[in-house]
Amino acid sequence: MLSQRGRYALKALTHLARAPEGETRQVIGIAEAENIPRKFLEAIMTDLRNAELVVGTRGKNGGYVLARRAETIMFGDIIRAIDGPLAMVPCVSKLFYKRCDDCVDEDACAIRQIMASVRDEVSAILDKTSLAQAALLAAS
Amino acid sequence: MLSQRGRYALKALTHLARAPEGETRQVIGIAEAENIPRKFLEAIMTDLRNAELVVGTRGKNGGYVLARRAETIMFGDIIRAIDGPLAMVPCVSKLFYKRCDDCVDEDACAIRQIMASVRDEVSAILDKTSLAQAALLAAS
DNA sequence: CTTTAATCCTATCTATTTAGTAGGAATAAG
DNA sequence: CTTATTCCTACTAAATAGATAGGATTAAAG
Repeated sequence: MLSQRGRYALKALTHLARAPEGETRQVIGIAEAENIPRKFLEAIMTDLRNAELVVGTRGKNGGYVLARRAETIMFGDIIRAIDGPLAMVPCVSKLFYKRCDDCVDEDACAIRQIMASVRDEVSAILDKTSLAQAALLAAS
Repeated sequence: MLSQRGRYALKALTHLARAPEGETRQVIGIAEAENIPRKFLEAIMTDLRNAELVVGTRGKNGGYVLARRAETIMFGDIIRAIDGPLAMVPCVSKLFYKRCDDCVDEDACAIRQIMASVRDEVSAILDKTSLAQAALLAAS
């Protein structure tokens, strides 16, 4: 399961993706619209900024904008930034690869082979679905 | 990601699935073969017994056997028993459904629609892959 | 009936992660 | 100078993860 943070991040970013390109949105507005605790969302936006998915500007009339065009920000990017690997086991993750410490023979591991195919299917969806597509899907 | 428990459970059960049908295997043997801490594996086997995936018999020459034929025990069953839902968000889980408490309109939620397709793909693999298939895949 | 080998049960421990909250500093517009 | 925003630091409480310890229970075999 995604963490609450991850789910909130997706919601906040789809919210941003629905704003006219380049227009800033404030945390408080997003928080209210999406039912996210304000201070918590602030923390999440910081993570998203560090992940370079979002750009924040301070001061009056400040707020957040997507760091790139919504077409180029994929669900996979967001989830990885907040919750880590898409893969169910570390040894099949492409971007967070780590050998299982109890592993005897990685190539002979049945679980690994099955989990690799899961990872591929998940990635086929999440790395090909952009915020732009999500923004069109339905108006929340 | 799966928890360590979940991964160990899969390993232990594939190990059992490779034993001749009906033959018991002891925790200590599995633990050594699969590099799992013995006491921890004991606790996991208890979970699997409670989930009725495995039957334990006590006393000398005791041990564990699969509760059903390996063809009928799916990866999805095991993961759900140990780690919970396959779905990435509670509101698309079929067996653990729960509405997101911050949700405004479930049907209009873009994230939900995308995550539903992920869930379907994951389930298409994990609920169709049995221990029997895994046991054949490779000898660990 | 005693030994031995196994599961089973209860309890405990430590570290990490999760889901926040609090309070204020920095910045920028008007 | 006021106001509205992000940004930064720190803190907390609860749950989860990943075990470990010690012994009770059961059953086979001698």
